[in-house]
Amino acid sequence: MGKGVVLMNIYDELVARGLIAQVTDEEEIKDLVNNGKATFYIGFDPTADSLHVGHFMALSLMKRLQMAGNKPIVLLGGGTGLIGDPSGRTDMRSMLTPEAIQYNIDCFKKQMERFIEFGADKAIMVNNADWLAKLNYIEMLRDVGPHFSVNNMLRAECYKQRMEKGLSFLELNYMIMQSYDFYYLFQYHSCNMQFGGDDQWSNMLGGTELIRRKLGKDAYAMTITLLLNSEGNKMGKTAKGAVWLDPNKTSPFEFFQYWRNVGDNDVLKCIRMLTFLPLEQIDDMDQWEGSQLNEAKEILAYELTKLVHGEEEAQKARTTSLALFAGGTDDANMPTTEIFSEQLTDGGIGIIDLLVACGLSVSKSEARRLVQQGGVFINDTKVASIEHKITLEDLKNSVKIRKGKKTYHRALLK
RNA sequence: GGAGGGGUUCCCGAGUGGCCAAAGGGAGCAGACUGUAAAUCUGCCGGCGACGCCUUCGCAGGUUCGAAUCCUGCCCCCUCCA
Repeated sequence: MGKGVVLMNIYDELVARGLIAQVTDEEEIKDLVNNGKATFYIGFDPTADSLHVGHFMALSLMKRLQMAGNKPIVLLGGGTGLIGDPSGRTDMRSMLTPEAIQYNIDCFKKQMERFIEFGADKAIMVNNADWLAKLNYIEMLRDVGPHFSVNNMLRAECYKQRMEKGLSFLELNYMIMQSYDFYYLFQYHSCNMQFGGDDQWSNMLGGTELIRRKLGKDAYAMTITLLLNSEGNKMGKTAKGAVWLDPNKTSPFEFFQYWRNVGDNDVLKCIRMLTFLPLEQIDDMDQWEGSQLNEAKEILAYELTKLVHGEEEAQKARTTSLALFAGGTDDANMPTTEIFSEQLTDGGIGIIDLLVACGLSVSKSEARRLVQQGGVFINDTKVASIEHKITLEDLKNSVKIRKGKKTYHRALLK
């Protein structure tokens, strides 16, 4: 990463990037992390079949620390996933079946291997189901139960939102399970630190506390800042859901576009927190204003797409983006839907059906509205009527559909 | 277990027999403006073969010409008492 610039220690770099939210003991953590003495873990609960941006941040942190000589442990929550973390939520998570959890874990593993180097002296991956699932209820209660104050637990920030809507005993136990994980890893994997999103703070403190009470030893915790936009909403979410790292769920092009479209006020923060660009370079961009920020957005989008999907995909996404929005010519990589000849009637397909077939509209009503409001273009020509038909010939060459200002799609005959 | 309150369209939240596909806000979508930004303004915002029809107000039944609104049973949540 650094190009012969002054080498900053990792802790200071994390601070400079705005990544650190809370730490239990700054001096001690600095010492461990800067000198490659940390063996740290980050937990990932398998709540979906793909990682998302929040996970990406955690993995990036892991990578940064790994590059600084520390040893990462990826903890997959095969056990905690069965319970469901209530932190910061207003409603209960839907309970996942063990099968779904296993499937999600497999998906996570594949994606993680692209970011983190696993191996004997590198990073290791563990699954907390391996020890949590075996626990005996009575033994467990007697073992760790006395060390948790329910009074304190209920006061924890992460449960605040749930005190009004209701918190089940199942979920209350999540903190104990996570604490137990840390306690376990501390003993069996010499894990002395836990990192995680800031919403995990209380859960993490539970672990350090348990280790101190049970073993009389110190362990440390550090949280990373949650990525919020200037309005205070979590980034990496769209109306349709999360921005996924799985290219089948969020294509590299869509992924690129998401970052290309962040608000002015959020670009630099994102570059600083999410990319591996040297801080000096980022500081220069800090002066940019107005439309110049578009350049920063392109850098952000390119860098992130490269990290997540590889250089080739990043370039393709950028080329397509430039073609679509900045007068370039190669728009080959826009999302494409193949139309089957069975879908044609009278040698063509109606614009309404086409919009639905391409997933640009969820219903025909919506598609009609789009056309009526003048928001649909075929090959850069506004569609004037909901009766408009796209002919077989057009489809053979493929047609470019534009919905609104920013959504492009291609349709061609299979 | 007892007493009270509550479950409404993506979210919040009005509605307590017909004027309700259901106020208002938010989110979202489209249009104008612009820099593929923000803010602002305008329109849309259950579905469909669409001046009509169908599905929706926790679930299942019932009363009624007619129910989100009334009755019965069930499920879930909150508060207080145990």
